[in-house]
Formats: sequence, C-alpha cells, structure tokens
Amino acid sequence: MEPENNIAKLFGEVGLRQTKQRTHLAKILFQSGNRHFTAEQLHKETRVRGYTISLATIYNTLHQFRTAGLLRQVIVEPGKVYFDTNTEPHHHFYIEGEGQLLDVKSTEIGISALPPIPRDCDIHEMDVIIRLRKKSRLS
Amino acid sequence: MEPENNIAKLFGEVGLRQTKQRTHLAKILFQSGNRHFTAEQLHKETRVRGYTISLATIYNTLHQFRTAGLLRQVIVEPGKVYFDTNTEPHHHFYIEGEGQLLDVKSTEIGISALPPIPRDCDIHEMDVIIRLRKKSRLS
DNA sequence: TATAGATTTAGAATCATTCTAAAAACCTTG
DNA sequence: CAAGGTTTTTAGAATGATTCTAAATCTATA
Repeated sequence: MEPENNIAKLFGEVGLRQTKQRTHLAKILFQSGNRHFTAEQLHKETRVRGYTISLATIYNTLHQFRTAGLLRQVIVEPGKVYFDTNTEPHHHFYIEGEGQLLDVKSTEIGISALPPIPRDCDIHEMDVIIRLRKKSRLS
Repeated sequence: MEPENNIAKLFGEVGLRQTKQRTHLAKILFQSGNRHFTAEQLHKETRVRGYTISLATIYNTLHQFRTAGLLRQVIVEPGKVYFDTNTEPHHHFYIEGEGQLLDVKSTEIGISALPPIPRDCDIHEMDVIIRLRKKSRLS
C-alpha cells in the first residue's frame, strides 16, 4: 500500500538509481496487472498521463528493466518489439492483423519431449507463439 | 534431373510467371537442401554466383514465394527477418549471438495440450523457438 | 510481333531503434 | 551546503532493414 516505497525498494534490489523518469515508468508498468506494449505505445501513454519523457529514455529504461529481469521481450512481428511485464515462464497467443498479444500459462501447453540440445549450447529460453487470425464473417 | 523444367513446373503450379530473376533465386533456394537466410544474405549470394538482382527484387520475390507457400518466415530477432525453405510444420533452435537457426522436427517436441483458443479466432500457425547460448569456456 | 499487363530496378522514403554529445540531475565528500 | 565526478536524460542525427515510387524492361498471348 505504499507504492512509492515499493518502487524505491524494487530499484534498490536491481541496482538502478531512482530517477523521476524511471519512477514514472515503473508506476505505469508495475502498479496494475501484466501488460504487453511497445516502446512507442508506452511513450504515448506517458504523454497522456502528463509526464514528459523522451523516447530515447523510454528505450534506455526498457532495456535496463529488461536486463534487471523486470521485463521480457516478445518478438512476433518483423520490425517491432513488444515488452511483457510478466516475467514468469509462459507463452503467447498473437492475433495477427490486430497486433494483440495474450498470455498463455505454461501449464496450458503440455510439452512432453524436448529435442537433444546441440552440445556446447545451453537453453536460454523457450518461446511458444500461437498465431491466431480473426475468423472472417464471410463463410 | 531436369532442374529447369522443375522450376518451370513449380512456377506454373503457384501461378508465378517465369522470369530470369525468379528462376535464379529458385535455383539457389530450392535445388539443394533446406536453408535459413535473410534477404541480405541471399542478395550477397546472388552476387557471388554472378547474377545481378536488385535488393528490391529479392524482397519482392521472397514475399511472392512466401505467399505461394514455398517459403516460411521465421521471426527471432528484432529488426531482421529470416526465411526458411522448409515449409513443413516444424520448430527452431536459435543460437543467440550467432544468429544461427536450426530446424527441430515436429516429432522431436511433444506438445500434449493446447490452451482454449479465443472464440472468433482460428489458429494460423504455431512457432516454437528454443533459444540457445554457446556455453562459455570460462567455467 | 504488337501490346497490355506484369516485373524489375535505382533510389528515395519509412519506421523502429540506436547513437551522440551536450545539458541536467544525482550523490557523495570536503 | 558547495564542488566535483558520475549517471541520466534528451534532442536530434544516424542507422539498418524494409518498403515504396515511378520509370524502364520484359513476358505471355493474341
């Protein structure tokens, strides 16, 4: 119930200094449910909320949050990066044409076998993307 | 054993006119085993082989081949699109840092359960990407 | 073989993202 | 609390992959 303090603590834990801009972004991103967004969308949202944060800072901060483990990248479309505040292992629906991402819980996809990993490599992460299309009304 | 004819037939089947450029690209792409590549890599390769094909044509043709079902896109990295001549359902290893893609046969990953699809949507395709990193020699 | 329509092309344009270098903010230490 | 060194922020330029444009060229077929 002390959101400001939580953010201070969060920054402390991941070793990021507290600045006005980072705090604003953290509020937008971490004080309500999980969300998917692009840098550009977030930038628009800061302006709507009356903050003034340059696009460069948005990008810088998103990368810092990502390296700190607070955000995850989702790559589903050429030339555009989505970020996801849900950093738990999970998967995605992607609605093509709408550009909408939806989380799929890890438990909802049963993966029963993995292929042999090339020797000299470790698994870093696994992405499952189920690409969907809106049913057309024309039958 | 009549590669030229095969290509002619291929183009006929998918409704693409035969042109010098498209034929050259089809030769490079479909006359040996499956491969992963970017537009830029393919462009370089045409030059090495002594063909002269503009980058714009490379892009045009790749998209036409894709719509014709002869190629598949693989999106694993921001700002860069890979193409794959293997159009069968299958998955990928992606070696981060190396930019290398490797096929994983569908049968090598057992997917036993799928989440409920949002009503009003159909599954268009499913991508599984296992991101790998080279083991560092420093233990 | 003429012709309508498709294709190719060079180069400009676009778009998301990154870079640069200068200004501002931050956090010690004296 | 002021100085000084380090981080951050920022506007704007730069980048890099891709797409667009409009003119030139080619292709299939009548």
